[in-house]
Amino acid sequence: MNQAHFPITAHGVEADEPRKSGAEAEERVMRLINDAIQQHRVQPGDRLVERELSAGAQANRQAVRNALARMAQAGLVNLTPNRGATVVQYSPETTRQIMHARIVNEGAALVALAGRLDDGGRDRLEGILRQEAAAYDEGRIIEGRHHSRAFHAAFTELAGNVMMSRFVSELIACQPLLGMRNSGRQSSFSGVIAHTRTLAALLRGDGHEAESVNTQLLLALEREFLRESTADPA
Amino acid sequence: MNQAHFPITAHGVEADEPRKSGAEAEERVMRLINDAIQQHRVQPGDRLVERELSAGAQANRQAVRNALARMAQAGLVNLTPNRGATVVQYSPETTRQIMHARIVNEGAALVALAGRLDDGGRDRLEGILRQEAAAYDEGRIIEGRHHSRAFHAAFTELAGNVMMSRFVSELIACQPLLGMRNSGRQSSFSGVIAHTRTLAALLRGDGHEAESVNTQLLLALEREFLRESTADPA
DNA sequence: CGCAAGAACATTGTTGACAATCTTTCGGCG
DNA sequence: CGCCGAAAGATTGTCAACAATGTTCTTGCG
Repeated sequence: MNQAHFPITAHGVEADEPRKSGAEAEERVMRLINDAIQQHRVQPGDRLVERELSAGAQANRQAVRNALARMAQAGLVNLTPNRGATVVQYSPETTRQIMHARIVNEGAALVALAGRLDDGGRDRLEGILRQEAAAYDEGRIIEGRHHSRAFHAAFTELAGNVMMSRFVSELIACQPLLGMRNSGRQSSFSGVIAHTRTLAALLRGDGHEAESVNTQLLLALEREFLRESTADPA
Repeated sequence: MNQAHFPITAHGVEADEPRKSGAEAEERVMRLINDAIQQHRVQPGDRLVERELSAGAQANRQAVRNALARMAQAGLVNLTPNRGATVVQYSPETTRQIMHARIVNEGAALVALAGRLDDGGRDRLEGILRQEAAAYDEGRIIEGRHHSRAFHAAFTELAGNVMMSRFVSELIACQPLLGMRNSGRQSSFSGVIAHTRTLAALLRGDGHEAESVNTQLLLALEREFLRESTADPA
């Protein structure tokens, strides 16, 4: 696979930061990799070399190692002994499984949340939705996607089940790796309309409608991902 | 909390094994802790000292560290900076959340599995169920519980969704920590009857009946856990 | 020219020592 | 007698050197 001539170097980073270690450095490494994935600067299959990450995130190698272990457990990275870490490459079947897991758990969250969404929660969801719509309107697709994921993560978290929230967050985190074969053209798929309908149903207290809308959205997303991965231009 | 005068030492272990490192040692450490939890040799809140685990599992300290990190991410262990690891202590609310997450995901697995359970899967579930029933009949409660968890893990795995299977496995893994306040008396709660009905419904292709039975079982288990944790004899 | 064996290189895995932090103990003071 | 504070001890966190493994390049042979 791709050899990782690393585009992973912080772009506008200030010179010689104190190279802090510990949990902070771990977070930095994970952010570095996640950002690189979301901005399509690394592709599934690319190797993630410890030394490069260490330099790129101003972190100790041990911190890099810990971060990679965590991301491997979260399913974002493939870690094979003595051969290091690579970005995972999801098969169509795994794509379907991820989306089904999301349908089930996000659906349960929406049903649980309907009717007991307080003002704070409503404001939060409306805020994210507004940012998402604005980003898509102005053509900032990647940022729009980010807000879209935040919307799903937010209503799941608001439902109050910590376990399911963590799980869904993990599933959402691997979304940038699902639709990735279309190197050139950016699919302009947007969930703004569905999100608006979901939020309206939530406020109305109609959990099943919210779940249904969300399920349809996720199924459409799944079709999009699978279409992208079969129509490989290379 | 309890100070961990460690009962964590392998009982019938042979002298001076080569103290292997790496993934193998990590597995050993996790087994050591899991066994200690399941056999009630450590309680929620107990500290897990790296040096003791290192000695008990014939493992390097780094391996212990990695194992603890993984178990922390899985939610079995609480890891606070500079103060080490403790066995997690679930609140009643978290107990409810865990059981609800299991209800949702195991239910989805049962619905997906119904009707397309092949002979191999049926044999596997029947085998586990037989072992479970035998263990309870002969009064080996802890082993019975083990097989019971294996049953839930097995039908979830057979459903074929790797993500949901991993998640449910994690949830099941923290079950020994839920019903734990009743130091002395062992609750003889058994899921054998419910499991039998679940399996029958599966073979019949009636996924919703299987889901319903399983949900009722998990709710009963939840009540059992909550009853145990409120009725504290100390 | 193709291919295989081996050396040179690159990368990951492991180990032990040291530093930072927390906990306990002991002594002094009010 | 109780309490505050400092030292001693225990435990975790960090680091860099070393070992083991994998990869690539070169070289010699068929």
